[in-house]
Amino acid sequence: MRYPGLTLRVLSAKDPAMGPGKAALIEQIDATGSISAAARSMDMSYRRAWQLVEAINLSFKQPVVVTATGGKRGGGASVTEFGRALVAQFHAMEHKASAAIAGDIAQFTSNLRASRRK
Amino acid sequence: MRYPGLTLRVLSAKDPAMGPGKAALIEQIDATGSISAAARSMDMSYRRAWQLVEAINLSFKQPVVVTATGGKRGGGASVTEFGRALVAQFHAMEHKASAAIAGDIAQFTSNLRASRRK
DNA sequence: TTCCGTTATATTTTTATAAACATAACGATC
DNA sequence: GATCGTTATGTTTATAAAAATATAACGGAA
Repeated sequence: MRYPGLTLRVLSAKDPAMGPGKAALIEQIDATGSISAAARSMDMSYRRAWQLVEAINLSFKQPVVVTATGGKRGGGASVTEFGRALVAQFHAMEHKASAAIAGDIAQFTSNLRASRRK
Repeated sequence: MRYPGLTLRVLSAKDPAMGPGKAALIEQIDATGSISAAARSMDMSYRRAWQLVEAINLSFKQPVVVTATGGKRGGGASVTEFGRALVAQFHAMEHKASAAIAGDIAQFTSNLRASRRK
């Protein structure tokens, strides 16, 4: 949900269990089948991606990403059905919240100064 | 908008023009009549509060907080009508977004693990 | 003209976060 | 049992953010 110079963020906390970045990472893991491939595709270090996955799994009662080490392809990671539902719900919340305040956002944005010098 | 372990954040960006912290600061300035008193009441350094005020004023086309130096009481700060309307609209957006996703939040929260070890 | 509490700003120090680097373990396949 | 790409983890370095410290400027009022 991007507006000029603004992003709608639905959930936040000191260490949010879910957010745009984590949702995107989960989606990339689902698409690629591994944490490392997902990290590469997002220009993120493997270590950081792995730490995010660990934090995600610790946040929820059920696992979101399951991993395997070794084997023919070296191992891999996959997203659980619970994880897919979680990401879907997150996006649904983004859309609902965005729609609910679309009018306000438009007016708010009109009050923002155009120039944002570095 | 606080939920167990979560906060609803309506606007976000690399350096958001408005958010829960800035809104609270503006409200404290309005209540106390000075940046320094607001900072004290929020257990924040004056410097940080002043920097936030500067950032806020630079973000919008119209001033949100106006200041005066010197004088009997050393000076002070006040919130413009535009600033008050801005804060009110921010809270309105929080409420609208929160209401729109209340059901999702409840379900989402139920999936969170209770323990969040330090 | 001295005083006061405030605004305004520079400089340094500390702390927290992220990145970078390095390496071990895993296990199916050949 | 050697190989390979991955998961898993420790350690160090660099960067950024925050805090701490210090000080100048302001201008009514006494």
